Amino acid sequence: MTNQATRPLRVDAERNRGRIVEAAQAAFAEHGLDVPLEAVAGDAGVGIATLYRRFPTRDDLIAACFERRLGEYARAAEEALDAPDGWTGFCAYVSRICAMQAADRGLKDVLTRTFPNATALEAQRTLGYERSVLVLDRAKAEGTLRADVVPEDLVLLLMANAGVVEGAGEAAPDAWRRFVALMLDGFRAEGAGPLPPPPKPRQVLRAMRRLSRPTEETRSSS
Amino acid sequence: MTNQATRPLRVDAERNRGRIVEAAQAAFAEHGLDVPLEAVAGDAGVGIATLYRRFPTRDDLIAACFERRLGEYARAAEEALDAPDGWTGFCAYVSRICAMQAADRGLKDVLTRTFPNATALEAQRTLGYERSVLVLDRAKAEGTLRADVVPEDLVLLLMANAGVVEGAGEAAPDAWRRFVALMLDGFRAEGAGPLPPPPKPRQVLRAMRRLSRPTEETRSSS
DNA sequence: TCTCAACCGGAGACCCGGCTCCATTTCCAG
DNA sequence: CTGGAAATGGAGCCGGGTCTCCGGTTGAGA
Repeated sequence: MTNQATRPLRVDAERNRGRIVEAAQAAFAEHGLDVPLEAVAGDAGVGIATLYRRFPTRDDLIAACFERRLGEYARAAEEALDAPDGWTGFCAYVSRICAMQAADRGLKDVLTRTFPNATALEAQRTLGYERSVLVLDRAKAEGTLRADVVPEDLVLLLMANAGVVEGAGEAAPDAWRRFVALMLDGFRAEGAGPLPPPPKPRQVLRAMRRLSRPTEETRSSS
Repeated sequence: MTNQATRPLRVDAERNRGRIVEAAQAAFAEHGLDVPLEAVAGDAGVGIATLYRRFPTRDDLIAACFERRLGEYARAAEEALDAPDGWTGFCAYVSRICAMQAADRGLKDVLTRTFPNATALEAQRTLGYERSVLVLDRAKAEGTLRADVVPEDLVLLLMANAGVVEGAGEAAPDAWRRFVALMLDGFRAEGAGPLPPPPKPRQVLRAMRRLSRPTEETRSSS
């Protein structure tokens, strides 16, 4: 899929590719991942065929658009580790990634999906995941974050926040902040009640894949 | 839209109407509100025209299907008031409505939308809303529920839970339980931190309406 | 039993978005 | 300058969903 290195693109082709990604980024942010590709091509000022030639599947385009954004996601965890204490780091991290979701309708979904054959993008996600574990562990060790929290809970949080963002929309664009604050109080160790068992990592993985686009694997792997 | 009283339906027509609602209920529960109406007609064993004759718009059909279910929603609040104390009542109420969302993909969305011209259905929703306020007030007066909670927070919770249910899907069908438990700990008065301001009731109303059907606005392209 | 308004079903028009084929244009190496 | 590979764009096909038109059917009152 993502083999840019194989052969250099002709300069005009490269320029068009850039325009497409740029247009797609804007379109995904505003209208979500399901935006018609014809519209993206139109915004980019290229024909629909050009878009398909460069990005055979929608996922390819998504991957190209969000690789960088997902880097920011990983970086958020990293910066959380610089915070003076574990709890404020954790809070800052959660707020930050939820804010990212709220600001980009496309990212909102990308963060709770998985794209099996977009290796670069998944690498970023994995990086973010690993660092988030450190954020969690630090705050747990400190005793401020409840001990029974697991990394999967962050995915749950992201899914929940996506629901709030989706539901509140333009009408209440800051609603997610209140939701997150409420949620953070739920994550505090102090006065924490018992919790039902978390989903297995495998289940979460499957859920994130299941959420992927409808068409089953009828595609010949290039 | 709901003018059954005008003239009694012929018996065969009435029978078909019943079949359609029955089929639609099942279809909405399993596939969500966007299920193709042709499929519903097929399941009901009637022609597509018959469905459209009886329910000119999708919302009419939705209203017919969920009027009763929404009654159950109102009843949940009522029963919560019978609980021994405010906090357990509140917890039971929240768990119950979230469970309803998880069990019915259609209801999941109906609870966070509004259908302006389905009066009977909206009446049920209003009833449920009013009673939920009592549930909240009782628990707040008791001092177990944080004092800064407002009814709009319940809508936020419902939207968030919808996100979890949607995201986790079949792969982790019980994930919402954990989410709700976490959330409930966030609602406890004990050790509650400050909260950003809640959305205005008006905003929530608008959001719930906005989520309704797609009378698309401008298609913005540059 | 007869009659006709009420009812039925499905063919098909329409709209949309995904995706492809191919005649034409553009870049650039020789 | 020129040939041809690379790149282009849009016409057009497909599938799926909504909704309507209309000829045929049926139930219930007379």
